[in-house]
Amino acid sequence: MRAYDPKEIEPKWQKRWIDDKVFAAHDDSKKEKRYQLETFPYPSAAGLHMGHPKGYAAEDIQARFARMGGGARNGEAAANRKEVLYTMGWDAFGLPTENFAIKVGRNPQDVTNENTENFRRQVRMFGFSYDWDREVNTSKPDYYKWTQWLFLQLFKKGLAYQAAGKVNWCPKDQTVLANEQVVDGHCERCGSVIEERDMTQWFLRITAYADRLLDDLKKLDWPAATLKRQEDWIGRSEGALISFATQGNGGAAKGPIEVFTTRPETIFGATYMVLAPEHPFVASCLADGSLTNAADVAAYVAAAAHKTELMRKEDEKEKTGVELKGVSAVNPATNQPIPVWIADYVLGSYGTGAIMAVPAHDGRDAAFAAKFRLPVVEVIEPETGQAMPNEERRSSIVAIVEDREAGRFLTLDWGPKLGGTLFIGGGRKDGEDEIATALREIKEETGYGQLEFVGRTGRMHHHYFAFSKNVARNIDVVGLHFVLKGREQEGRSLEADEQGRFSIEWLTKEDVLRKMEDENHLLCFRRLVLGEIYAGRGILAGSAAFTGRDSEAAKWDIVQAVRGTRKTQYRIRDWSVSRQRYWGVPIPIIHCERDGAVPVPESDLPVVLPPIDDYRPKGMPPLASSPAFINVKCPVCGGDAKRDAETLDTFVDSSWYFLRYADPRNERRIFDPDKAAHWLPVDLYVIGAEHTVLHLLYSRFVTKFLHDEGLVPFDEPFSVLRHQGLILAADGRKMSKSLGNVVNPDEIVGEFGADTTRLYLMFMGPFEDSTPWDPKGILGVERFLKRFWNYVVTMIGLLSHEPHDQAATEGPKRPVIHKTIKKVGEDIVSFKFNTAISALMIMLNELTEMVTTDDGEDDRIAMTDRKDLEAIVKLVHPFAPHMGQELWSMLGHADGSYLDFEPWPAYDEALVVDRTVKLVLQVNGKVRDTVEADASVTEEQAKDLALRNPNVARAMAGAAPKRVIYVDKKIVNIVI
RNA sequence: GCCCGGGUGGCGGAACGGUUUACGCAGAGGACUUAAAAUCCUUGACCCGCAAGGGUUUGUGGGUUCGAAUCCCACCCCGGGCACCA
Repeated sequence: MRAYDPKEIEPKWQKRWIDDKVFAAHDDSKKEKRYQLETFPYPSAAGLHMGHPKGYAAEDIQARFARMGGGARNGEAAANRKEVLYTMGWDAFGLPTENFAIKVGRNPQDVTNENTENFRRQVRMFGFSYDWDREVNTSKPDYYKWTQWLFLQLFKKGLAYQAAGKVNWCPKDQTVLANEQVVDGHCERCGSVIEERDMTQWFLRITAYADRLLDDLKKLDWPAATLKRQEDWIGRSEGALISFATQGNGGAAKGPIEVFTTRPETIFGATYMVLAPEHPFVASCLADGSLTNAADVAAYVAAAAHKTELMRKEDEKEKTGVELKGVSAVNPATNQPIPVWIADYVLGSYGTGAIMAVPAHDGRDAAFAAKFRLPVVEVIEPETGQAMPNEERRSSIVAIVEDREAGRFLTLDWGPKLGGTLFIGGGRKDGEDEIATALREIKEETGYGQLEFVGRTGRMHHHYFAFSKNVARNIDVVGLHFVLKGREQEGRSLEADEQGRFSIEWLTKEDVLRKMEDENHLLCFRRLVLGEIYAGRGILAGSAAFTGRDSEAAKWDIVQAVRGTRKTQYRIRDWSVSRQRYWGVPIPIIHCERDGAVPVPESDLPVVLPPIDDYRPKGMPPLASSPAFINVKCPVCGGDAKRDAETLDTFVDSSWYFLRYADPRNERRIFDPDKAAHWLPVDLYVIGAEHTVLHLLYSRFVTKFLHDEGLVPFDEPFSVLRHQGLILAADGRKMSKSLGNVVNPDEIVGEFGADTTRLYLMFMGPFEDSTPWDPKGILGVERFLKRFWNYVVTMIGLLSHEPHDQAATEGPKRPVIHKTIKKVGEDIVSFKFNTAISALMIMLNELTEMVTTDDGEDDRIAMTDRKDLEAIVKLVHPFAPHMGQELWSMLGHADGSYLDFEPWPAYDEALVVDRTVKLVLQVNGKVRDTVEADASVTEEQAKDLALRNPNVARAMAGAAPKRVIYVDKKIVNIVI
C-alpha cells in the first residue's frame, strides 16, 4: 500500500493550484460572492511566525468550505457554492525594515524584496487557496500611487491638515516615533527616554467621523470586546460648556473661561477652577502682570511643559498645582468668587483645557482639594432604595464604631429577615443632636460608652421597608464615625422588640464589605472609612432654586440657568500621519512660499520614493537631504518650491488595502467602483486581538470617507470579524527570539508537512484562545492523518477488487458519517475547529474499530463503500487540503477535478439520531445507574425501568418517591 | 484604580441547566520485533473497598433548582487592555 508522504503530494498540489489558477476569483461569476480578507503580513526579516498560519489556516478552511457550498441548509450545498475572493499581500513599508537595513548597511528596498520573497515562499508552503494574481504590495509605486491619491482627496475635503502637535522624539535615533514604538516611555529600539516635542505634523481629521464611527458599531458582527474598545477609544461624553467670568486685581474684569463638564448639576459645589498649564488664560495673566505669584506660576508652567509621559506616570498621580494669585473667577450659579488654579491633571488637549472643580463629587478634585486645603461643598445628597407609597418620614443616624487596635468594626447581625448585618442605627428624638443620638443608640444596644467622634457624612436619603414595624420609610440619614476608646460594656438597655433579635459582631473591613447588604449602611462605610467620595445621583442640596430636586432631572435646567450649552466631547484625537523617516509613502504635497501647501497634481502621481545615499535619521527626514527630490516648481505659480520630505504612517497604507484587492491592477483609478461594490464589504476578517483599535478604526474611517465621496455604496468595510488567539511557546510564555523559544514554521512543515501543521494549529484549542505549542501534541494529529490516509487507501484497494453496486447507493451508509457531516459543518460555521477535528477523529476511530465478522474473524474493514469514502474525504479536505485532493484523485476523479468545487456532503437526519439511548437513573440528583433503552422509550417505560433498577432501589432504601423528574430520553430523577 | 477575558485530570482541552473530564498529548501494561522506531490492543481524576459498590471533585464561600462546571451574589488568583478624558 502507498504510504502517506506529504513531501511528495504537497508541493505537487501547491504548484498545480497556482499554475492552473484554480483559486482565481472571477468578477463575473454567477455564484454568490464571498470575500475573505486575510491580515496581510508585515514581511519582517524574522520570517513567518506560527501565529500567521494559525489565522490563515482558519480562513482557508472557511474559504474552501464556502467554495464547496458548506454552511447551507442540509442538502443544498451544490446551489450554495460561493465564488470566493481570498487573497494575500504585503504591508511592506515600515520602520523595522528601515532600521534593520540601516543596521546591516543595506537598502531598505532590497531588504524588503528579500523578506517578501521569503514570506511568499513560507506562505505558499502551507497551500492556502489564494488568488495570487491579486497580490498587492504597499511599497510598490502602483499601490502607493493610490495611497497618495487618497491622501489628496482627504486634503481637498479639509480632512488632511497640518498643525503643531506633540510628538515622541527619540534623542538617540534623532527621529519621531509612532506611539506604538514607544514602550513605557522608552524607545522600543534603543531604550532611550522619549522626549515630547512640538512639531508641525500632518493630521487626518478622524474626529469629524467620531459619531458615525461610534454609532455604526452596532451594524457589525464583531467580538463584543473589540466593539467595546472601539467605543472606549472614541470616548463620547455628553456634557455642557459653561462660561466662568474672571476678574483681576481690584475687580478688573478679564476674559471669561469656558469649561466642559459632564456633571453640570454639581455646579453649586464648584469651589475652585483648574486650568491646564498650557491654557492661554495663564499666558495672558503672565503677560499682563495680574499675578502676584507670577514667578511660581511661570516655573510650574515650564516644568509641566518639560514633563514627559514617563515622568507623569512616575508621579503616581500625586496632584500638583499652583494657584493663580491675583485673579479669581465667579461661579455663575452661586455668583461667588472662586480661586483659579493650574494643574497638570487637567489636560490641555481635552475639552476646553479648563474645569470647574467639584471636590465633593469628583475623586480627582477631592484629592486636589485635600492636598491644597480647598473648600468642599456637598450639593448632592445620595438617595438609595426604592421610593414607595405612604412612606413614613424619619431622621436617623448610622453609627460606625471602629476598634482601631483590632482593625474591626462593630456590627449587629439581625438575621436574614431583618436586614442581616448592619451598623448601629436609630431614629432621632426631638431636640436631640445626631451625635447624642448615636451615642445613646450605641450604649443601648451594645453597652459601649467610651467613644471618640471622628467624622460624619452629609445628609443622605434612604427608602426601605421596616419589617419589624411593618411600615415603609423615607429617612434622612447621617453617617457618623466613632473610634472605640475603651472596651468596657455597661448599661445596655434594649427595647422590647429588640431583645434577642440580634448578635454583636466585630468585623474586619473585608468582612464588612462581604457581608453587609444594606445599600445605605454600605455607603456610609465607603465614605467614612474608605474615604470614597459620592459621585452618583441624588437629591440636590445648597443649589438655590434647584434644591430638593433630583440631580439627574435638574441637570439641563441648571445648564440653562447658567447660560451654558450642551456639548458632546470625544476622547479620540485626530490621526497623526507624518513620519520623519524614509521607508514609507512620500506625502504628495509641495510647499511653496507663495501658495503654501499645494497638492501634487494627480497626473504627476505617484511621487516616487527615490533611492538615497544615507537613510539614517539625523533630526530631519532623510528625504530632506536629497536635493533632486526636494526641489521642485510650484504647480500653482511655477516658482521654486520644496516637496514635503515626510512619509505617511504605514497605517495609512493598510487602511484601504482591502479595497484594492477588488481591482488590484487598475492603473487608472484606485479601484473600479463596480468591482468594489461587487466584492465588498468583507464577509470574514480574521485578525489578531492586538488590532482592536488602530487599524480597524482607520479602515472604517477611510471607508466612510470613500462612501461620502461616492466611490463605494457601503460605509463599513468588515461585516464579520473574528480574532485569533496567540500561539505561545511550550513554556506558556510568548514566543520571542530573546527567550529562544520560537517555533520555526519552516522546520515544522519540513518535518510534518503542511496538512499536519495546519491541522495541529486548528486542534490546539479554541481558535480565539491563546494556547501553548506542544511539540508532542502535533504527533497526535499526524497519527490521525496517517491513519485516515491508510484507511481510505486500503478501502480504495478493496473497492477496486469487488466493485459494489455504486449506482444503487444514494449517499453514505454509515450513521457515524452522517453525524460527522452535521457536526463538522456546524463547527466550521461557528469557528470551533478543534471540536470539528475531534469529531473527525471519533469518526475514524469508529470506522476502523475491530469488528467480529460472521465467520468469527476479527476484522477492521467495516462495510464502507465509495459514497462513504467520498464523503469523508470531503470532510477532511478543508482542514488537510493536500491530502483531500490527493485522495480525491485516487478515488478515480479525473485530472483537473478539484475537490474544492464539489458540493459539501449532505446527511440523513434519520441516521443522525441514535437508535438506542442511555438513560441516566438518579435518586435525589445523584447518579445511581445508567441503562440502555430503545430510542422510542416513553416516559412511563423509563420511569418503570428506573423504579425496578436494583441500584436505584438500594439508594431509595424503601422510601416512597415524592416526585419523579423525567428529561426526555436522558434522565430519570427520583426525588424521595 | 477602572474595563474586558479566564480558572475543569499530570498537560492542551470537551461539556455551557441533565452521567464532569469527549478528542488528543504524556504515563502504565501488553502484542509484533533479535532490538529499537513505527504500528496495534488494554488502561486511565482522587479517596475507601478483594469486589459489588460508596464517598469526594470543575479557584473559594454562599444562593436558586429535583439536578449547577453551566444561572445569581460575594471573594481570591491569572492573562490582556486603558490609565488623571472632567
